[in-house]
Amino acid sequence: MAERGTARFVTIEDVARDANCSTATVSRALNSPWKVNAATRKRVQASVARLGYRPNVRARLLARGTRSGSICFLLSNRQFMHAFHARILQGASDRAEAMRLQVLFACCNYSPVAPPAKIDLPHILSARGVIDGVIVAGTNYPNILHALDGLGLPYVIFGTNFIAGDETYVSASVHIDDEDGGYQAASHLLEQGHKKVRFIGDVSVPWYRRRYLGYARAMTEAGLPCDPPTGSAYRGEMEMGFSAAADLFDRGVEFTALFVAGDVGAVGAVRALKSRGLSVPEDISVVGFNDEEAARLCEPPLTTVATPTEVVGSECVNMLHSLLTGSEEKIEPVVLRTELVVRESTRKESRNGREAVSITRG
Amino acid sequence: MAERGTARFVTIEDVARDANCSTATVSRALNSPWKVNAATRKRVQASVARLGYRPNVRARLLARGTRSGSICFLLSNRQFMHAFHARILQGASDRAEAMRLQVLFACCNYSPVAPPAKIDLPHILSARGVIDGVIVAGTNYPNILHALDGLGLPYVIFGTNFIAGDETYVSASVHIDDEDGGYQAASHLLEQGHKKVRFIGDVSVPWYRRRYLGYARAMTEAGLPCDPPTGSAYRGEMEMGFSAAADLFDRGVEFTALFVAGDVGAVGAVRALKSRGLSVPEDISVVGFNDEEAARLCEPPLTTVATPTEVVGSECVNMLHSLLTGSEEKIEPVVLRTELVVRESTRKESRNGREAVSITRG
DNA sequence: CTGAAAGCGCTTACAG
DNA sequence: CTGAAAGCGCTTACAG
Repeated sequence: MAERGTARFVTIEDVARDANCSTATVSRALNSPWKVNAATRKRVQASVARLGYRPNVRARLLARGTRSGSICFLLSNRQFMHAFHARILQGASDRAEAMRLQVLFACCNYSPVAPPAKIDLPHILSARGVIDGVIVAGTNYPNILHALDGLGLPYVIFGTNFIAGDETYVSASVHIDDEDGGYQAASHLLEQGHKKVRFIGDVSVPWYRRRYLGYARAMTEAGLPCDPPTGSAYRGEMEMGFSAAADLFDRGVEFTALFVAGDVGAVGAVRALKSRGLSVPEDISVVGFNDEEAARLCEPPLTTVATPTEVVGSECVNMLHSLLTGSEEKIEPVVLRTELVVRESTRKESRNGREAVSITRG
Repeated sequence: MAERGTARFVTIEDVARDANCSTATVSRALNSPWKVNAATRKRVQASVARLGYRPNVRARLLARGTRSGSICFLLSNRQFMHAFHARILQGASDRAEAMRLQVLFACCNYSPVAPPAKIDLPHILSARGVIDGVIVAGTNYPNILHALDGLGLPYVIFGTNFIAGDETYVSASVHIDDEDGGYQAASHLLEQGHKKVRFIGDVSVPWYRRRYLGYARAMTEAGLPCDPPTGSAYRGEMEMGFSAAADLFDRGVEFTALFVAGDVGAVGAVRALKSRGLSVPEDISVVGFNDEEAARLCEPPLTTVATPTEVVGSECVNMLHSLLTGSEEKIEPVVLRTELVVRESTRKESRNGREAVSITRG
């Protein structure tokens, strides 16, 4: 029917006719100009410009039999694309444009226990010749890697949100150094003189667990007791922070600072503290994680650990590219460092433990 | 070199050989099964499964000469993809997957006054045969449409963020009904008994202007004076809300309610009010716009006007699809309605004007 | 219902 | 440096 095809456009033959040479020469003038005589080249270029010729990518790829130049950004198991992944995508997209690669965006949901063959991948991945490789973002499990292997598609995973037994090692992966981030957060608090620092975060989730490990290391190095983590993300991040902080307070636990390993959770914690009559940072210091919008919207603005979100995206593209070109050095996981952003939710602590108690008990 | 081509994969010829028929028959068995005898079809299907044959999309498209099935989601003039556009993309992507379309993501920055030929479009758009059409999201100006016209690419624009003289009418566009949203926000406040309702928003920007118009209409219909808008987005949304609210208060302007036509601005306004010793909603009611994360993080959680963000994305895909298939009815702008979400930043107002004054003046 | 053949628009050895 | 020709892997009139 009224299909808008591409056939009616000007083809390489039109150019050849116009420039008075063969299509082979036109092709060479365009793809390997040094192989053609300057005068002919000029003529071809003029014809190309005059006719407005743009090569048909389909034919070119078919003839070349090479990579398509498109990579897929696959967002898995997300109800909704939060700003965090949006920024990763943005970073990937910018880098890709610079490398003249296209980024295809696709979503996908699957169960952690689904057999690889049963995972419902976007059909774009199973088509041949569309995509060269994929960036596996979102929250993922080992089974999707097997599904991808089955398709023969090279991939790079966003390792931070990859959930697997610790034995699974994927060399083509980009990670955020959560452990060090947790260490930085706790160290900041310790430097401010805090001694009773508690961790809030759901350690059943790997990224929270790593942040906890960093926190624990800092505490231990400082010769301080390292309390167990609290918090469950089951009912959402905000609720996690709120109820964990409220619970700590209500149970009479002593603390002068909180490291809530997620900004939205930290906002919840601040809110809980306020509801108990405490103020931040006067009574309690709070550090968040990620440097999301929530950190800036919070009252007071949150001291937090900024993660290099866009860089995650660009590094994924870089790595996928070396994977595709089979270039020199072997692929190894990239671990990106975080950076502490000091704002207004933390301050020096000079009271001793006893005073801290009386304050926390309100 | 070590280019990972597609040539080594199983082709239609392998299948034909295996199924003992011609490639034409294999093709038919796959694309128009009813045209082939049941027994042969079975045989072909078995071979396809056994060999793991997946058609090469490049060859197929070249042979068919039809659309590629890919559309481009173009994000213009955004430093960073905020959650708002991320959700539009998500909506588009979900709809596209359902329609078996791929969505390519690309960014682009250009000046409103750049001549169309000088706009640096992602090269994917100028390549032939990659993309069938584009969804023009982000903040855009008329010149990009001319650039797109020049490439012969069909497009649908996200009309809400399109900035042009009022004479520019683009039929293939999806809009949010800002005017009605503003009307709903103001009406809600009026129903609560507020009479001194002020508008904050930067009306040099079209979407704020439309929201102001809705507000003004509600005020006028209620026989109330409609004050001029205040606020400049120059230094950011948050700052806009903060300084406009602070200024209103400091100048002694009477008001019991504020409609801040953006959630982040509303958070700023709430903060300004608090800094002047007023509380929300006890002293002043505040309504925001968009129902962003900020609305839920705000203290108190903001009453706001929710915009159908994902639907914008899916409607864009729908419209682009009818554009591409040249289907039946003619394309007309789609206008999406907003919905008031009542939370805790608004409450009944029963004081009279005089009391209101004394309160707002602290 | 099925096959032989032409064609989609390019690229690239292979000869000159 | 340049051209004739084969080929990339499919699809689809055109004859049977």
